[in-house]
Amino acid sequence: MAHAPRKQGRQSRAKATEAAIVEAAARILESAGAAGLTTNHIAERAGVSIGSLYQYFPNKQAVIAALLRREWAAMLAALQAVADRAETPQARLLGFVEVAMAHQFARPALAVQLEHIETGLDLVADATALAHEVEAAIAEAVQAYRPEAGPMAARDVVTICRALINEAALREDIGPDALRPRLLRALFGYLDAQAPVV
Amino acid sequence: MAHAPRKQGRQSRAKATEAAIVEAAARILESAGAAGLTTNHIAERAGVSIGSLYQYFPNKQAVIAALLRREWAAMLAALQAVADRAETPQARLLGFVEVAMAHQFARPALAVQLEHIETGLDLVADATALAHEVEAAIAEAVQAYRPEAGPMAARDVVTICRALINEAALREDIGPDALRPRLLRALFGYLDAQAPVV
DNA sequence: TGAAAATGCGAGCAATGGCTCACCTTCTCA
DNA sequence: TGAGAAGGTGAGCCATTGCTCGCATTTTCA
Repeated sequence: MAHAPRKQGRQSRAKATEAAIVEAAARILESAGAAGLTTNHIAERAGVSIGSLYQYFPNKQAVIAALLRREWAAMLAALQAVADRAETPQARLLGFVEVAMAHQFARPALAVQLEHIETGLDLVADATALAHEVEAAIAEAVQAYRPEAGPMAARDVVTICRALINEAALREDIGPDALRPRLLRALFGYLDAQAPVV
Repeated sequence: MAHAPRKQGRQSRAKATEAAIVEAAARILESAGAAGLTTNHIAERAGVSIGSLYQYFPNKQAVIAALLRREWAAMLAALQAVADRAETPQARLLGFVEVAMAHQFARPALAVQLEHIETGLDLVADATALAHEVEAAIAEAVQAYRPEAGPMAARDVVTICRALINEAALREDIGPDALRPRLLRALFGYLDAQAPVV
């Protein structure tokens, strides 16, 4: 029988429990990877019984979706804060790069695991929407910097930056300061190249 | 009890069975992803019993390792063929780009799945060695093109190209010809940028 | 040609993981 | 203050998965 997952908790306990479950999932992903992410394990780490877990989430996927939502929302908020403050297109791009680096270096293992999970999962519409908003914000910034850039340029820029940041965040010997020049080189190397923008 | 996996098969049947198992694993990865890659499923798809599978491979990981070995070896051979023919450093780099695109577009889903698996697995030394050889060949080509490039440059170039090719190979509407200009823009944008090579 | 070696088989075991259900505890508010 | 609602519990079901073991079939070669 399918669960009717408990409605939005009215008591503050409920919110705390739900958040604890999501955070437990995050911590397990960091320490044990996707393979160790079992519902029993999540509940245990959250200091909660499995029964409780299934009162807040209809299934395991929903827990992951909630975590993705949390992360994307944080990222989006940070991007928007920067976008509001930036005065030139270039400043905005630079700000975005800082946001992306900060996000990834804050919890590198988590970010990487989530990215892996994301590509192998049919996401809940809700979480996908946030991801799309993030991409749209970046695409807009790229467009502002290089008005003649095609739609592929933004995707490429995201792909390139994401890959470089991921790679760096996983090596403990490389911090944001060591990464920044290489990242900017790749980013503006692509955007400012002589060849016509694709 | 641990298996003593059967020695190198002497009969040609043996070779065929082993190859069938590895190829079955590849096909399952393509169609169902890592989640569908079970030993029972592999055996069934290979037209072989699980018993046979475990006579050639001590465990599931070994099957994956064999597949990785197969793919890395093919890639390395292709790279070396190009390197032997190329007359200038730039030609070598361009050739490498073609090899990488060809490899990825040949079996896009497989390449992506293997990459995911690779980052979450302690590889058998044997397979890692091949991967390192591939990286070394690329690093050498980068060094030849840009002698003043630091050790990070090669890594960055690999990271960038891999990410762009991956991304493109997964979208059905983008072929090698649509990708090539963007890829070259990113590659030489990075390598030829004004800023000092990192 | 026949026996030993090589190869192949598949039921089924032990472990694991997602999830349910019947029940208990804490909170709220008339 | 007490009854119902909200929140919490955990043994255990069922399906799946990695893998073993005893045995059958095929190949090789003296």
